[in-house]
Amino acid sequence: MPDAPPPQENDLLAGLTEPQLQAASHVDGPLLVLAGPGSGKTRVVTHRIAHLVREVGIAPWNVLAITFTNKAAGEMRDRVAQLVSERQARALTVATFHSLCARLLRQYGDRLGLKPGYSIYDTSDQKRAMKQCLDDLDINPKNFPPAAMLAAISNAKNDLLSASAFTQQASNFYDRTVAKVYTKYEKTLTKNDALDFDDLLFKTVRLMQQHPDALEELRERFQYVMIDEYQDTNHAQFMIAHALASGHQNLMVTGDPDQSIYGWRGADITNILDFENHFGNATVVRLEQNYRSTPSILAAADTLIQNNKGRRHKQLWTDNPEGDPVQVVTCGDGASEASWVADTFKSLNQGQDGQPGIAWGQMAIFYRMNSLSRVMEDTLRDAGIPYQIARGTAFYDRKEIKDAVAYLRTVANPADEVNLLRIINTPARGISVPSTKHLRAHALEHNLPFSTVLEDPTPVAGLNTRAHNSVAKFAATLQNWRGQVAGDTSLIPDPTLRGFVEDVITQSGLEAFYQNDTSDPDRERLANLGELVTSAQQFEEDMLLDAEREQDGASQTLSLHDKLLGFLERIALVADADTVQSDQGLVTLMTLHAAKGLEFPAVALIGVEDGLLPHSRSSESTEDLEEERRLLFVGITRAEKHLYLCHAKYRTVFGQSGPTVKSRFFNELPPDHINTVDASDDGTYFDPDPWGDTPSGSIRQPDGSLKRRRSLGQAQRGVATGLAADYPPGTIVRHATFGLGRVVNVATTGASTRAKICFNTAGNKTLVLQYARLERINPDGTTTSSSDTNTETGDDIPF
DNA sequence: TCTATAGAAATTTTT
DNA sequence: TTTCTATAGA
Repeated sequence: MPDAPPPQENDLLAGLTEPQLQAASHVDGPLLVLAGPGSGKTRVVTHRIAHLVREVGIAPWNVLAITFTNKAAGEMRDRVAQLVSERQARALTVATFHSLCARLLRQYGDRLGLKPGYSIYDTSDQKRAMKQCLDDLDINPKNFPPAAMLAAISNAKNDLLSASAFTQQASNFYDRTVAKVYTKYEKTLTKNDALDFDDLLFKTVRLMQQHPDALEELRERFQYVMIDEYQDTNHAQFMIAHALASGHQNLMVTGDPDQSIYGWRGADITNILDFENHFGNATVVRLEQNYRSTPSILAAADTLIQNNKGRRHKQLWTDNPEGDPVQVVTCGDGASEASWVADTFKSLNQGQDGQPGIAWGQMAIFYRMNSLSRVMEDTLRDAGIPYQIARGTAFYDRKEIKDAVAYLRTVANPADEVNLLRIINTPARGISVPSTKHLRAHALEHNLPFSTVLEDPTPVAGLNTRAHNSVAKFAATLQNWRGQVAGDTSLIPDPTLRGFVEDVITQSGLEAFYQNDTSDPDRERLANLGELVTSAQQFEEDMLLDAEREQDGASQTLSLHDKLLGFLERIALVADADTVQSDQGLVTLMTLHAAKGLEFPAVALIGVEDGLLPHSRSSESTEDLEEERRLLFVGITRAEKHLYLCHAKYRTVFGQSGPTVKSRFFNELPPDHINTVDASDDGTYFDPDPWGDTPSGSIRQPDGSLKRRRSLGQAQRGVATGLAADYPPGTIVRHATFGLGRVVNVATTGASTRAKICFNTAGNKTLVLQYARLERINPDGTTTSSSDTNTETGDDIPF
């Protein structure tokens, strides 16, 4: 039961409402805080930490707080620092699940046979490893796409199903193949001393299960555990939380079931819903008063989310003054939608009727898909509006950066074949694909690590002199770098991470290559590599600063090895939201997923259309649809004062333009709080039935001609039904590029349904139905798109 | 052995 | 529109 706050605590807990106070002053035992949007949840958590440290006398290093992003972790630490001393705040452990696990596995990994220099594989590393596995197993990636294999494996890992456990329960052909692939993939990662994202969690659970002494140490260390955004934890994270709390039971979780938006990633909403069952003696606090949004915005969110079945009722309310109604904006197309938002933000920025303007940094634009940011970006740039895009990985996804990082990884982890193979001939140094095959074959045959073979390529059969020399030279370069990292100061007296990264970029030949790259006249890629050097330097400075603070001034020198591992870990675990800078005076563009936990005075949501929100790939099952609704709920509730929900009548997606259907969620908003704006200019379009599902599919061109087009909504809705049944053999179809053809057969292999079609002009083609955008030709000669028969979702009612 | 080119396929959300 | 893959040519 919560302690009544002693009078002297008033300064710390003053200003908290009754329920906030109850949560913030709670000391021992399990605590569930069900926090509606904008209900002061972060305040409660930070004040509780401060209360524990300052008033209860808990040592800060005994406190563990888990947040959803690294940025949120940093902010939480900063906010606690304002309530306790800077030094105490430093001693707290505030991290994401993934970075906490990465750290624990460096510390305890030897118990699982894991070296401290292990690699963390991102999605593209995983894909490379997977392609290698499929190749080794002689499995056709057309039938078993790497991405689908990885998704299945990821799901298994999130449920803590090992490869052998998965194999045991695999019952059909497909699952048995996945099991084979999973087993091979695990073998590959182990051989490479590599973990994927899911492994970070999975291996930590394993560590706790198999090494009670380690778990005991961790329990001793983390006596007070807090987990934010608990509604988005998966089973593995649940197990970690419970393992840590199973002794002392001091587990505080905060979250909102209505904001669970990561179900597709394995998040299990029942973790939060069943918290009281897991802990019979749990204290439950509800934070339902909203301090963020106007009543209209809150009403919109609340009315919308009521449409989700099987959720706990929550009474959201606010004392905030009435503001403008929520604006539902109809635009002509994506470009005009973007300019409407830009114009509106401009006038908000200038301020109207004597009202002060809103700073650019107080405005945000959200979308369901990253690809929607492009038009918006161009428009903002042209309009001279400063903006930033939250895409943490974008920088590190660049080819030149990936290459440079692959060099660093190869240095840190000699076993990492995936990264080694990436750069063994990048830039070209005369080690061809056949040559690497010979090297690999030799390694396999003599059961040697690939890196050992590189160092002595003489006995490898099939290598010509040139390849042999190149390999030897390359191996020597690698050796030299590893020597530097291992601390051989005879090589470099005072090694900095910055200097090392620079050396690698130069000595690898990357610098020279991009210096002379004719396809990049502006030397942009070279500049990016420079940017990587800068970020290494930045990281180094931060790390030294942290170390100094921890050591209380006594500057302890960090080894290049530690700095390199830290840098690589940071690169691997950046989140999109991590790159958002506040107070930079920039309009923020981000996906709805990245927007979680943030708030802005003015918010515009673009692309609120069926097929985009809800997304076509997520509108099949009720669960998926409800998650899409929660996604919109999250978006709406980020807004404080001004909210614009925009959709366009026509949208260009992947270079194909077509009419759209406005989001069905518009029907679920409260009319009283909505103001509709028609900002579309219909002049150029022939638009017989803009909102119905009539498949006119025709667009009047500017020159007056009619052009037949497939709508985005139609094409994607067609996906929803069992397509195989819609295309029996013999069906005549039209393909955008191949023209007319006859369906020979349809088969579902692996994850996709493919149709073999004999085209009149293009011959036989096998196409994935899901993407082929086929048009079916009816026996009477009329053209019908596949979705016309799909009445299930064709009942759009004009808003 | 490497590179240029053309053609075809693939498009959610992310640690 | 972008990205990957296959293939031919240097």
